[in-house]
Amino acid sequence: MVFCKREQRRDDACPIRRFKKNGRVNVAEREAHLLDIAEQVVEQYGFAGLTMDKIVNRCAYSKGTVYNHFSSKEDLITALCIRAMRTEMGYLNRALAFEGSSRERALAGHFAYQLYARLHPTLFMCVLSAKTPAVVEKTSPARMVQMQQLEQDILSLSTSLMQAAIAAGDLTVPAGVSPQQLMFAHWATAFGTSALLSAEASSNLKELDREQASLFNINLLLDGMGWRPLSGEHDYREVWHRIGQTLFKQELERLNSPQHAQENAR
Amino acid sequence: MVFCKREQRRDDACPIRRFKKNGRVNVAEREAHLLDIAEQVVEQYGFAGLTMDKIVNRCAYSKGTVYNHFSSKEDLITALCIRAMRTEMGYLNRALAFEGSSRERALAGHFAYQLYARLHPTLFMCVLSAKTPAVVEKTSPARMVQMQQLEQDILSLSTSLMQAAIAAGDLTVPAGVSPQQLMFAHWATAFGTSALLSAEASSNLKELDREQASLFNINLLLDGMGWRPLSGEHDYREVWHRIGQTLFKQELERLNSPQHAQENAR
DNA sequence: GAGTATGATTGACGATTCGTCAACTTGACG
DNA sequence: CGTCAAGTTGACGAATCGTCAATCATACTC
Repeated sequence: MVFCKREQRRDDACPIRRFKKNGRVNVAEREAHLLDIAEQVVEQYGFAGLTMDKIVNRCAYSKGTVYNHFSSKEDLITALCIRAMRTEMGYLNRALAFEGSSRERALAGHFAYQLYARLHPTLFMCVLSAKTPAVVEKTSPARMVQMQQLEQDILSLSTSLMQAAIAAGDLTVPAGVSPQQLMFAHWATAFGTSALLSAEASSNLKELDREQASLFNINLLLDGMGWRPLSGEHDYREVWHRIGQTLFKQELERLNSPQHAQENAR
Repeated sequence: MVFCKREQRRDDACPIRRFKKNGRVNVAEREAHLLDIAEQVVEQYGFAGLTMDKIVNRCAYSKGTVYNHFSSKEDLITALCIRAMRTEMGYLNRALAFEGSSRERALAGHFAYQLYARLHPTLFMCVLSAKTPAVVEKTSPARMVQMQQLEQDILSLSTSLMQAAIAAGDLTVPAGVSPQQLMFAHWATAFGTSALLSAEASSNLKELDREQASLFNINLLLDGMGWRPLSGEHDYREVWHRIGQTLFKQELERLNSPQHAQENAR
């Protein structure tokens, strides 16, 4: 209420207009800008304080134009979720570059996922929110399929890691088990772990070593699959650490900097 | 829109009044009744269609009284989440009665969780929603601690299962690993699996054997922990089936009856 | 049994927020 | 310059939220 005077204007409403230049305005670019603003608003006011009016007042466009991009507030949240998943996929792609055994590379994938969840807590919360019925019910069908497509892409990307492991003989799929089944186990573990770590930021996880929880859970899963070398035969904590240092040094520094802690406080 | 005419009244507002009888009205009972109504409304209109006015119109109390119970719509959703967790705990308690090895009993616990998620999809969605920031932010502090307390209770209950396994020598906790860490792995796996199975009802899980997915994921986890007897040494599909037949026969029948399918359609 | 204090209950109401749409603006084209 | 399609606008109606001054039921006092 104290900050951001721009909220108050009502009569001095902004006369700036951005009509199509060079024959056509870049729709995707504008949508990205609107999502930037949405993120800022959430950052500042929380999800409960996210309103379309706040977004309209902060951008150079009118309500009608904003609604031209997003059919409803929930549609916008799903759009944020899609942005989150794109970000996630970016990290995931970088993880693929890690050199090592198949299991180490899988670990790199999970490292990427977990890092993204910690680095962009707001975006990750969008993914959680977008799985909520209240949001799903009001999301436009078009965006819904877009999200499912992207999810599918991420799953394929991860599946390729697993296929490589099978080909290399590090992982054996038991008879009667589909690769989908294995993939789903990965997904469920990664999602469950990150979701709970984010959502239960306070409360019931006080005595948990959050830093290691992801690695621990993933290792249990991979051991359960018999993905060699097993965690008893190899020091995966060292690998986990090395993944961070090799692929995500900058991001980890940002995560540990006091500045980032400040950004995410309150 | 066609159903439930009671929605429309406005002038003929209900004059029924339920003042305290015998000196004191039963607050808890009334709250339960309001939650019943809330569930019905969600069932009928979806989460997006849940409004306080609909609830007020369906009960014998005024808006003010309803708001005396729930400080906001989100507070009510969290209350539904608490109800969901109570239900869950009920199933869990029944699961404890299963006779068998420690791992079989743990499996019974997971069976209970998974069954509850499938049997009460709406309630389970409340749990998902209640982890969402938009809801958390508007939930009353009192109810928040109530939920955390209940969550804690459920965790303790589950931990007792694990402790028994350790005592029996079926499960060995590696050096440097806390029981909390193991418990969290259970929680994350169970939550992740059920949440994705519920939320991705359509879309990206088409080719998955949903029936067996829970058991499969849990078995991977338990094998990873080295919880004996391992799944290679024992037919846990049979056990899974037996758990259902022994402890939850009625519920399973209800789940498979065409009537239930109808209830949950559209 | 009349009077009164207490606390629960009520529903009309102000405030927000959502999403729409008729009117308007712009640039392209003939 | 007139016209047209496409894009933009913001005032507005509708829906919903949450509040609160007035009202009512009960218990208690005298």
